[in-house]
Amino acid sequence: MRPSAKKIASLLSQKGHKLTAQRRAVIDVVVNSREHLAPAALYERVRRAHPAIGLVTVYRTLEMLHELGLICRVHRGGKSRTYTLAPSGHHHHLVCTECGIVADFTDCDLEVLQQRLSQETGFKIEGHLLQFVGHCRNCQGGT
Amino acid sequence: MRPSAKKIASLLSQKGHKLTAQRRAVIDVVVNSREHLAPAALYERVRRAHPAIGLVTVYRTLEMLHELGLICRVHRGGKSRTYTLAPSGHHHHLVCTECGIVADFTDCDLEVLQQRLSQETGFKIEGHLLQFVGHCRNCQGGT
DNA sequence: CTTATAAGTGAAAAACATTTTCAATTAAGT
DNA sequence: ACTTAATTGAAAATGTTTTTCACTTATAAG
Ligand SMILES: [Zn+2]
Ligand SMILES: [Zn+2]
Ligand SMILES: [Zn+2]
Ligand SMILES: [Zn+2]
Repeated sequence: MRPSAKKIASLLSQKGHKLTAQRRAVIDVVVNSREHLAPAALYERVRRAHPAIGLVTVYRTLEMLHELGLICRVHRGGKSRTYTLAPSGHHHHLVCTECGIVADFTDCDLEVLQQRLSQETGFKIEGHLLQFVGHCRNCQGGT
Repeated sequence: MRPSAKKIASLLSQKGHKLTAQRRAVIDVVVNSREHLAPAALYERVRRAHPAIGLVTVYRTLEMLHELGLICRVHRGGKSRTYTLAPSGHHHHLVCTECGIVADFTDCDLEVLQQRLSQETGFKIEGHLLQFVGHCRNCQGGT
């Protein structure tokens, strides 16, 4: 079950952050969006409810939510990053290179590989990034 | 066996591109570097042999080599992308978040997962990005 | 309900990475 | 040598993210 805006706000507060109107507005938009959104797109949506907010604050709030593990961030080489409400726990992405839509999936089974690489290279592996790219159902026609 | 500068230059030429002194200089640096390098870093190195070259040309040449599949490009969320001579075929990376060093590995076994995702989501999957992050041997002390 | 204050805000500027423009140069074929 | 389309590089444009700093405000203490 997706966390509510109230829940997220309260977690923020518990961590010693102030609950400002701007932060509530950003949280509302994130909670009510299914898609992964770039800061600029989120900014547009947030402004509908809170016209005076600054883009900087959106950036700051998103980073903060991300650091608390409440939302998930995706880097899309070159393009701007996107954020979305974190589904429960570890997951990965499937990105459409045409329209940018992102689908999530949760299983990856990389432990064995990770273990072996760690031994071979001496790296202390702390995480992984797994992402498939391709074309979504809508973008398979033409071009 | 890594391709030689001569080999790369000749491939470039075969594809109908001109063989300029600038391109030769970029190719030389790429061939003689083991690390993944950002355009700016490559630019610095290229300037030692060819002081008058412009950063733009380095960008253009790298993109061109990448499009021909001769070098491999890595996006590092947020930071600048890096390029390196393509080891033969498909491979992945292990990145140190402290110093940025990159190690390559070649096996990933993602076909089964890919097949299943493709069916479940309707995506036509064209590639994947797999990357482990952690700390290399040198960067494991402290912090 | 004040008051104090540390946290938060936002406009503007800075910092970057990358791309575009365009006049001048040059590799390569005839 | 001549021609010409490809290439170059300085500068400007673009686009994203970060920094700065004077001003505002949430929150907690009195
Ligand atoms: Zn699509
Ligand atoms: Zn995973
Ligand atoms: Zn390191
Ligand atoms: Zn692979």
